Amino acid sequence: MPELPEVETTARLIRPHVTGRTIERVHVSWTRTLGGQSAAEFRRRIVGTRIASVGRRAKFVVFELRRGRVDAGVLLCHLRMTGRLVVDRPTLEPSPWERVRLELDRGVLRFLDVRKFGRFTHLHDPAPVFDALGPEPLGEQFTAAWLRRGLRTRRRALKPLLLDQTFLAGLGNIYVDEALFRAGLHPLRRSDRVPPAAATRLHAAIREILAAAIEREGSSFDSFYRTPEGQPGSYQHLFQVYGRDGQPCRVCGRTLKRIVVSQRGTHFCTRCQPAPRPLSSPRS
DNA sequence: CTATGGCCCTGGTTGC
DNA sequence: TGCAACCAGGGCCATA
Repeated sequence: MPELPEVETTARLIRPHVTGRTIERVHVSWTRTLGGQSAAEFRRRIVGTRIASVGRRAKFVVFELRRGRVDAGVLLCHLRMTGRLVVDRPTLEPSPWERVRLELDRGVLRFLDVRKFGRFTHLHDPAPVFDALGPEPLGEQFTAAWLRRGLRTRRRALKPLLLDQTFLAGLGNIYVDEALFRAGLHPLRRSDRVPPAAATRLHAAIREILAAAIEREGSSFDSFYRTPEGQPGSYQHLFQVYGRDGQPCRVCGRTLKRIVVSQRGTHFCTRCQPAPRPLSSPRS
């Protein structure tokens, strides 16, 4: 599923094709993709605007729009599970999964989404959305000290906490599992019981894994995520735990386990990531 | 503050 | 072989 590295890759690869382009026509074939707005209103807001920049915040691809010199708000695209942004390729046959199509003064930007969970919305001002998100894991605000304090001042299991976009923005199921493995921390470990040294390891693990995944243009292990160029990423070859349950740990050899945490498949090594002592444990 | 569970969706997998 | 049931999962919302 697209997480920070996949979204970053998407933004980088479409940027040169759409920056500076003007939106001339808009086709919407699945209205709910617009997140509650009508196609007519969506069209009214963005037709005639120019795409001034393409960036990323958390798992959003962010298009800044201008009408002439005047700020015209932003388009926010969230890929969720199966969304893809694709720039025009002459060979690209019309996809049955196209939900929104922006026809530009040169080229076409398509939003494809098999499962229809993705969103492509226009906001006059994204500040309320962005302000509700935690810091960027690759940004300056995300320091080891910040994470140590963040863990200490909350009492949640590590995995759901790291998945919480209001705590830290951009991680998803895959990279959380990989980061916890690298840091040697069990996904159910309570955040306020993580020793400072381990929190520091987790901070490094998160940044290293995300940076490495961006270098490889993300992960593609099923038929869903592809770069806008149609190519798969390659970080899946470096997975240590995600999807490897039943196979041996690459570090210690023990068979990797899969459990469900917060309704999500969770992969870890019982030796490298020792279980926390549950409070309810009858004896200890 | 934290946890749980339903909901949205559809293609692929599983079970009989 | 055929078909129905089941599953995955990010974010959001209601409930406890």
